[in-house]
Amino acid sequence: MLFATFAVSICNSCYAVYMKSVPKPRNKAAAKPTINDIARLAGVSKKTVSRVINRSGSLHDDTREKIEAVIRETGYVPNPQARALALGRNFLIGLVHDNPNAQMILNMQQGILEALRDTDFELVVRPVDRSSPDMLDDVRSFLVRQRLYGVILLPPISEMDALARLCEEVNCKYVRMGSSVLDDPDHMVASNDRDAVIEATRHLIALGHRRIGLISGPHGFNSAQVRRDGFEFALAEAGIKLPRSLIADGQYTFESGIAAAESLFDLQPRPTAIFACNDEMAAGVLFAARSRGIAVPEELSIIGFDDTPIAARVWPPLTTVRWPIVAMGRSAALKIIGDATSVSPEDQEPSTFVSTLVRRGSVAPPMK
Amino acid sequence: MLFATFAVSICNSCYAVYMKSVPKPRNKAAAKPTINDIARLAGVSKKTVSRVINRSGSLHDDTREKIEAVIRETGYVPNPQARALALGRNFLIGLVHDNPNAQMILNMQQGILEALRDTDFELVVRPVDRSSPDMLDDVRSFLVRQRLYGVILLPPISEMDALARLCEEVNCKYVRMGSSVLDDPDHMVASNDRDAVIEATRHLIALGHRRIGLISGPHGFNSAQVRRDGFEFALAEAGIKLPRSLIADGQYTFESGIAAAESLFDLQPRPTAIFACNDEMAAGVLFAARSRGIAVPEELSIIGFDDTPIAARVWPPLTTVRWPIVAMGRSAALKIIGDATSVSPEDQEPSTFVSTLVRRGSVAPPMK
DNA sequence: TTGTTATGGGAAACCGGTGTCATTTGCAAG
DNA sequence: CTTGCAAATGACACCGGTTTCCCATAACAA
Repeated sequence: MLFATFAVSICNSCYAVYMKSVPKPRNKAAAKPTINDIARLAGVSKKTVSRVINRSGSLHDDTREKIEAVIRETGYVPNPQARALALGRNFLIGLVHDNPNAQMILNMQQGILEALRDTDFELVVRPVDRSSPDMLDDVRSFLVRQRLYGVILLPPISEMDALARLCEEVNCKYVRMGSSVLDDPDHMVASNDRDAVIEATRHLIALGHRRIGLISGPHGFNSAQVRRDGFEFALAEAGIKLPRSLIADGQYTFESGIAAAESLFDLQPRPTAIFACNDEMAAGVLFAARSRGIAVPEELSIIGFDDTPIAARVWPPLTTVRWPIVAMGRSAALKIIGDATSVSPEDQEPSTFVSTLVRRGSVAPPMK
Repeated sequence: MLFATFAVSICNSCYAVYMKSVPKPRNKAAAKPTINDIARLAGVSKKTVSRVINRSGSLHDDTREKIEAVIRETGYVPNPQARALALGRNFLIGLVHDNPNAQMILNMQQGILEALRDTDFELVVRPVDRSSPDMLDDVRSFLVRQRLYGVILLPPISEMDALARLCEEVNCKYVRMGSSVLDDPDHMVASNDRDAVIEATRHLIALGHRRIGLISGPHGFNSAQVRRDGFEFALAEAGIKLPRSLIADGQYTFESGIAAAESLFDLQPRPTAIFACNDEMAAGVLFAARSRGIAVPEELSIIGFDDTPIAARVWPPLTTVRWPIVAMGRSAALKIIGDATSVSPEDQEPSTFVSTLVRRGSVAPPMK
């Protein structure tokens, strides 16, 4: 109740000044042709023009061609606002995220926008605060008010089932990005993190490492769990025991990586290699090693995850796991707008992508 | 005849697919109250409700209060699509950029979104390709079609006057972000890069450096020019000659930083310090120094610019110049929506922000 | 008391599309 | 030559606001 009042009052103040500040929209200067103009020029009704635009109903070829010619000549483009009003659905795709890695968000945006290019869709970004109790209401009003066509949920909040339910409830298409299979392929795009982690861990083992530390992601994150599982599986597979002390908790942040590394460095004997569940933390490990004078990779091998730009910019450059974020973003967008653009919905966009190990300079065999 | 029939049947099948794929918009499930509902409940006409919402016209206090009460009870929120149609102007802010630093874009988005939070505005992102001849047309159709309320231009394309003219032409508010004073304060938000560079250079000089290399930004970039100017000014001020060989061209990328550093390292004698015009290139210098075995900061001091996350994550962490991107983004957004939200437009948002030197570990006095 | 303004408030058109439904047209079968 | 049926098309209401214009009422001056 209170919340509603607040919202309304805010809106009112917006509207108020809007009136006094915004120039009159009645601007005949750049008069764009409307559907009525096209109808008149083509000698048909607006509805018929609408049919051409939407490829709906059935029309005579002659009629269609004539109307298409007029549209081409006049450079007519349908008014998105009017369509949004009539359809009760906007041509906007929302990107909802909760402040994970900046580079990841931007790469994702890039992929989504590649898919949206040359369509009528636009991308609207919406960062939210997972820890806020109003988060769900916030997203709900975002979806409902803007009548979003669809929404893409980024990890880690993509793992919240409540959000998916919310989308279904308000009849908004959605795709959840994630690092594992969450549900049906229509609503998810994921990568095979587990396999990639197994590959990375095997790589360390093959080089002779036996005391390998893990810096995990925060509890409750699906991606953190999956990566940890892969790590433990690979060790078990090789018959290597993993004492609890070799697992340090991280928060996916650079600082938490430093702290976790410090705790691992205090062990006797020290691990000869560390797998960090993302690059930020791996960079923290490297940073901590430097400040302790531990040589990398001679005395310590490090593997990260994500292949963010920082992985290639530190010294030595980090061996890490790359997942195709841009391609995944593109796929997610196509899953949402696919119906509206493709003629053959049979061509399903892929739902799972392959992560690969990128070998750089932060890994070497352990010293004798 | 047969052919025609065939063609039509093909088309029809397309239509059929289209029809079945787009969900019917008629969804009464989440029926939001409309202005008509409010009018009926309050026993007045739509127009009177509209007057309350817009605070336009004059109306009796009793009437207003009754309507406001109904609005509060029902939680009514005006439909943005209908308003956009009627007003001929959307409540969307565009962010147009051309692939500069990812972190910068994201920080900018953060600042803008902070300003847009709790307003009716949404942020729509639009990356463009500066090198494409269609760029201007692309932006134009973006602005016109979506009837954007306003647009924020990020550097480097914010330096293009043609874009600003375009915005004026299509009657779209705009703010140009930049590193120098471009034009009137209503349409720009900038930082005092030159002063900051001078401060940074003085810092090196004060420590005793005399052979200081510069890695410039790409030609044609205002920011690159301004930073170089500041650097040269500080040297001249101290009576230090700057041979052309100490200036290496960079492209604001990590790789170009490495290449430029290599060329500077080949000089005899080697510079004892390098100022790189952004952090990416400074990270490249550090990377190149490591691979040559040059100790930083003992044998080489490095200063970067931007204070992106990477500056704090490499070893040693980079001394750099921080400009308040988030605050600048917020200010830019407020400049655009300010009229619509603030009751006192006299409170001008600041147009220039102060960049400051952040001292970290990559700078030391030169060796004897 | 009457004429003249202000002022609050409503009816209807409009913004530019889309949905529903009825109507016309074309063509094959009866 | 109808009849029948499907394709092709149009008339019109509608989406949810805003604007224009006009009226009714109350306040004020003469």
